[in-house]
Amino acid sequence: MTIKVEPQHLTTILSCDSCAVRHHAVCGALNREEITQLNGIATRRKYKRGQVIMSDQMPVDFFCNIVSGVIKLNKTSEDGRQSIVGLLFPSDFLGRLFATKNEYFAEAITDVDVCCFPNTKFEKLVRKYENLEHVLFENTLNELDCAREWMFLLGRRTAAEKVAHLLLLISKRAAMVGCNHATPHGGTSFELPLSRADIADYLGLTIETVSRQMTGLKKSGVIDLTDQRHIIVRDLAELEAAANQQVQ
Amino acid sequence: MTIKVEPQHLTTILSCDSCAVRHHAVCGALNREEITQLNGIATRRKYKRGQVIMSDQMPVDFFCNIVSGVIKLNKTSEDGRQSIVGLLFPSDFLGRLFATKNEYFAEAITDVDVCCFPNTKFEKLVRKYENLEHVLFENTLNELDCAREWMFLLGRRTAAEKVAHLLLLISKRAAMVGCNHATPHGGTSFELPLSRADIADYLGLTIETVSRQMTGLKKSGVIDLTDQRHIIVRDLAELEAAANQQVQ
DNA sequence: CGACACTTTGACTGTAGTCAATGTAAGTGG
DNA sequence: CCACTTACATTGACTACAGTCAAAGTGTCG
Repeated sequence: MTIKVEPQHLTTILSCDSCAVRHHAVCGALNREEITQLNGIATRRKYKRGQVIMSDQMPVDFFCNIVSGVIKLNKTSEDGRQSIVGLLFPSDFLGRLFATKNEYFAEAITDVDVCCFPNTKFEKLVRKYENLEHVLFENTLNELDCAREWMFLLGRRTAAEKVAHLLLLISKRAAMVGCNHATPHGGTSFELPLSRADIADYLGLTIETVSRQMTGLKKSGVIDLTDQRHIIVRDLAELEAAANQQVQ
Repeated sequence: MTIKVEPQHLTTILSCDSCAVRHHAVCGALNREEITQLNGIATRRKYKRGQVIMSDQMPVDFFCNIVSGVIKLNKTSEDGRQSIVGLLFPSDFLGRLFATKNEYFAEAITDVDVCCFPNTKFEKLVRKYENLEHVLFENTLNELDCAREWMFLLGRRTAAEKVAHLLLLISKRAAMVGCNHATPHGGTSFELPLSRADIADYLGLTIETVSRQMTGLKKSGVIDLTDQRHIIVRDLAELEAAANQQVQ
């Protein structure tokens, strides 16, 4: 008679098990063995607001999942013009797999908490566990969809629509992570992690135009600003309307 | 004594072997077995200029590689505004894997020749051969990089720069497929596959602005237009300069 | 308190959009 | 072959949306 012994990784309690973003991040779709392996190479790291996490100037030796905070993916041209080409929220994955060089720089927009995986070890795991690669692939396909959505916004929407769309996007992501508060009558409120300059860079506008559009939304009663960062949306449907040019 | 018999798929000559884009398309990175399997489910299809290949209205039951011609990926809003979110040239892959629905519509910009793979069969192969999935993943990562490059262009570049960038892009892709002619003094010439309206949709401009920028480039001697579609670039370096605002 | 960073507001400008007319080229049918 | 149509492109005059420049306002921190 033999006593069946469970492999160790099936019984150990992992730090991943209590991770705040475990259900939304790519890790959520992994099986026990994969999670265990990933857990083995993961280390937590913290960045202060404004710190550069990855730069286009230096080689990057890790990927990471965002546990808390917001990160911007920034692209800068030689003549100094900036554009944010991606916003990363908790549970999002940061880093370009199989890259020879890094084309953007990632900066912490708020204080952030990330779960890091060393470059080479992670890519080794990706090759070993095809499921992990598949999950990352699906993630990238979604990012591509978002990028194309944003291309439409940048090319074809007015300043007012752009700002309304961004507020909508952030309110949705804030809701996912539970950093917002629903109010009666279909409203919500949240902290805006971006400065006016960041918003401008993400929307292809200037700071002044962003500011004017924000006061415009305030004057028309769609949103309320207690301070410059705290947004109260009276009625999401109204914001949705503003995001699609139906200016009533 | 035994006579070694090669498995059949190692000896058969496939239609893929003589495919015009075999070295550039995703297929180029596959091994003999994978190519054979893919060859088995592939069918060639032709579309006339203007025909819709995939629509956001109806389910799509195939993916494809472009063998010749140019396809646009189009996004349309409810109120009729259009934006091209991707241009596909020979060797590019068309279709969104693992999608529940299709968000764009793909239209032939010139007469095109594609190599089609039925949806379900193809995704089955993707699951079976992890290398195939890997190749498609890398392809998607590159598409994402291009999309972000374009986001910068849409948000931060002037009309003149936009047009110059597009001409540069097309001249490069045309060179890859061998549909252009190098001229002395670092110049080149090629057929413009896009109409002014398509260019406008891809650059987030209007037809009139595109037209004005084209005549601007012509007047400053950077390009020459024999007819509305045939572009002669005197000196690529000059075009490159125009694409980066260094208006001399 | 002052210094500093960020935001708002105002006045003005300029780039690209709008509207309209004209030009060009390819295709059709008498 | 030539009028006619149709689709696409160019050009012009004018407008408007967003950018620029500048000043004032707000909030935070030492």
